[in-house]
Amino acid sequence: MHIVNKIYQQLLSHHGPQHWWPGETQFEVTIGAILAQNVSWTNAAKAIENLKKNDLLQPQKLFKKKPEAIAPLIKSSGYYNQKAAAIATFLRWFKQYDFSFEILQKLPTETLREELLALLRIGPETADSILLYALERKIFVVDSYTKRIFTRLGILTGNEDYTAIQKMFHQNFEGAVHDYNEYHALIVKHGKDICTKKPHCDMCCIDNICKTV
DNA sequence: ACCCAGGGTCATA
DNA sequence: TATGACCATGGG
Repeated sequence: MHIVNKIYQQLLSHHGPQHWWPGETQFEVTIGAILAQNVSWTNAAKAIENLKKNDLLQPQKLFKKKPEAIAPLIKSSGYYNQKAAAIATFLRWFKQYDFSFEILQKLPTETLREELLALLRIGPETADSILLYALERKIFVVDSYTKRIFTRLGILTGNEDYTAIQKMFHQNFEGAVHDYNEYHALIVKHGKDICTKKPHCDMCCIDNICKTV
């Protein structure tokens, strides 16, 4: 049994299920993944609510809007010009699949991942968030919390890139899609509450290993 | 006033 | 390949 499985269990018992992603539809989750880039979830959520309020949280309707029209609606999420362009680019791609998640589901995960990564401002974390949380593929989402927590635990050196970290989890974590979902959410929760950016880690719940690092 | 938040891209050395 | 600059709002 690899250590990453044990850590998952400990995070789960300490923090409880996080129930991500809070989106009501696959499209909402996908747009949320873009809007949440490097910004607090509350800021992203406001932008989503604003789109919903304007009845634009549907691919066919949002596709008709120019980026300049989308930008002011998502102001609260920050980087609104870039994110508006990213959304427009995604929709242009999604149109090829008839704006249908049913059709997307027929494609293999690797194909989807490559196509998402080719889109404007969809990097590895956003692509993997869409794959896991919107399309329910068994993909581990790596983020800065993952790197910090597992480096402090001594499981990573801190020099690994995104791909190497993801590979480590894919090779060792024995969980179903639901567990991949919870694991990432639990890491975010743990990174915000306990294993914070500050160079100490009070009241650590993971084997008491990262107490003082 | 500063730091941080569910990143990605591009120019430079 | 590895930093640094830039994008930008809102809460602590």
